[in-house]
Amino acid sequence: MASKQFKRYLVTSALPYANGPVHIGHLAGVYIPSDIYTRYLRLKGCDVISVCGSDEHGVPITIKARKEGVAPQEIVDRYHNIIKDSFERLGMSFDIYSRTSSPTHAVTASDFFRKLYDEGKFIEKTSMQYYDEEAKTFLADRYIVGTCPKCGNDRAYGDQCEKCGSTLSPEELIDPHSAVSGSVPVKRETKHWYLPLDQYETFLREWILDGHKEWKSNVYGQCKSWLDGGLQPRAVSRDLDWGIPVPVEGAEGKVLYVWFDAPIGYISATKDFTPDWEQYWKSDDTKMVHFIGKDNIVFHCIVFPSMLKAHGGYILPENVPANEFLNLEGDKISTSRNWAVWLHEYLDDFPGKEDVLRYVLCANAPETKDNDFTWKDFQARNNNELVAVLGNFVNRALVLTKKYYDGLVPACGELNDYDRETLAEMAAVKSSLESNIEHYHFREALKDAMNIARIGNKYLADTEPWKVVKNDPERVKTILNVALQITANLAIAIEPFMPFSAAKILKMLAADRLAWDSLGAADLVAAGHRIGEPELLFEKIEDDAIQRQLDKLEATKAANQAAETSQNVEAQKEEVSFDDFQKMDIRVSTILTAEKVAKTKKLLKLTVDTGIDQREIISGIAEHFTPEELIGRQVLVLVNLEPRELKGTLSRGMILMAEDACGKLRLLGPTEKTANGAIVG
RNA sequence: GGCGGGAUAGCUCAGCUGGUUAGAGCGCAUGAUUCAUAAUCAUGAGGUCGAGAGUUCAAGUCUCUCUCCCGCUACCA
Repeated sequence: MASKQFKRYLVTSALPYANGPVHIGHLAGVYIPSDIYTRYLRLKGCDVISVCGSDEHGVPITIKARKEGVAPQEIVDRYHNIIKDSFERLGMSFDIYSRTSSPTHAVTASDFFRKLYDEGKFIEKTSMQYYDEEAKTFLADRYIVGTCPKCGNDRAYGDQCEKCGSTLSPEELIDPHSAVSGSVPVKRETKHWYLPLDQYETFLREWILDGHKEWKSNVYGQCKSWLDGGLQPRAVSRDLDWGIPVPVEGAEGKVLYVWFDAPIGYISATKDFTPDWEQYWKSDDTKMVHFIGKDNIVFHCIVFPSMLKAHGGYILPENVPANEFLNLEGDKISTSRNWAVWLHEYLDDFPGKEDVLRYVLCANAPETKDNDFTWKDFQARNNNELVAVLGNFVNRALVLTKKYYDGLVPACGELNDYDRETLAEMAAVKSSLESNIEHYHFREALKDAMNIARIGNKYLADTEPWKVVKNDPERVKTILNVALQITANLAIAIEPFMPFSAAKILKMLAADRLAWDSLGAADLVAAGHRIGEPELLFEKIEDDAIQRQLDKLEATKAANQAAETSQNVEAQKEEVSFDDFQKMDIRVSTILTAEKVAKTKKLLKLTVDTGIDQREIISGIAEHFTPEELIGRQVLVLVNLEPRELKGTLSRGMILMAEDACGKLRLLGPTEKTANGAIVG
């Protein structure tokens, strides 16, 4: 594809979900890259709008509200404010940070739905859903609580058990009850609207698979995978009382599904920002870019574009540079386990070090695969790169100017070959830096910017002005003039990445903001100009500050473990009669054969000698035991359990296991060899 | 099991459509230097490019098989 010329840019950043604050994973994956890109475009003088806002609808927020006994609005207000405030403090330069509970959004999303509805773009489907007769409301899977069939956690949700992590459906829960009223839910008919994604397959294939081969491999691959698998109609409404009401007669108690309404938030945010919003959404010469994390790929590449296509008149994203995930000290970041570095806490713990975080997260961004954030690396990058290379160079240039010329920029004399080479090398950074940013290679781009400081350090080391000053003071003027030009160039090059430090350099130079196009120029500071007071750009981060953060994480780990063990010893079950117990027929048995069941990950097919007979049992233990280590073992088998067919084989009985708090399974058997068929009781 | 992504120096990563002795930053070693926050600069050691096979005059780069990690998905008494 010929590279298209665009007149303006629209940059969107994934809407943070307002049920918690923002952490470093969000920043590294979405917001830092988006801000770098936006700042770069602005500095170039491009017409660009960057929009974002809080995503405030959806079931998890209502659950959180219920837990705390407050209105959902209170929850979203709280987190919206924390997020918005911490973004500002970090220097995120959104043109608008809006929210999906705004009036504009309600109208925009509602109209959007209504247009598709009126034009018959939806299909209506009636299905059976759980209903709480006491609270008179339909229950989303999340609202149904019961005992997890896998780990026995009695607070598992209808879609997932948070303790053992297994995915569930409400039907599987033992003793299901409504989280709203506690009553036992019943099934009832309900009507919903679906966007028939399957009808957009051809369009999506052409647009993405043929038209956007340049997308990142993770994004392209994910899309291809979805398209090849065939798309299904997707529900765009839910039975819920928190969200945008479905604007259709007879749709009381139904709201737009949060995934339908959230991306429309990009549009309403733009509307809130400018009356000319349509230029940005409806002109072919606008380049729209969605910054997201990999968990959002399908919505931004498949669902939202289909919505826009169905609506008509809207442009589609030109690129969707999704990043992978960031881990923290080797473990997955998790809001529920409090395993994260929260932005607002970082800003409190490290005042004035916004750029350090921006730098580290960009330098270590998960652009091609999941990456790990460690505090040790954070410290090393600050001390060895920001302080030693960038801060030090700027300081050297300024302090020397102060010392030799009392802060007046010396005139540049005749440049020698080495000066010219140095300046040329610096100027050459520009094109690489631009190309890297425009291709979303922010890590490399940051290296380019830092390279200017390295060039500067090398220049000073090679020209040795502190020596030359003794016998050729005229030459030193030129050297320091060049060094100051390099310093000014740095202020431009690092601005997208580290805006606070860029501003600080400009202040120390007593210079005005410089345009991107002057990057590479050797006449940015004029001779005779008086610079400001030099101060340190970055300071070293000592071990104790890092240790405090590590201790904090250690404490989180300890707290999680304590919470887990206290929860994990389950309460004694209901009393049973001796007769009831006698009904269970448990026998000592020997495992004769064991093999993996094809096309499954967890299932093993076992043949056991129960003493009574030889029978087949399917057991979901393949992740815990290899077939080899099972063969020949004596185990306890519940032999009179109702047979059940699994993957085409009738499983007759259950191998008894002990499961500890971590979910590890252990076989149970007699401590000495026992005849098969011996009764346990 | 299916699909997608990843596996390159101790660490974090570049290596576009296959082409001379595989690169960078950090760390490490040695030397130089002192303007600078003991910062800087130079030089060097370090890789059978996850394993195996194949295509080719030529493969980190293409094909096949396998292993491990991450995600989605199916299955899970």
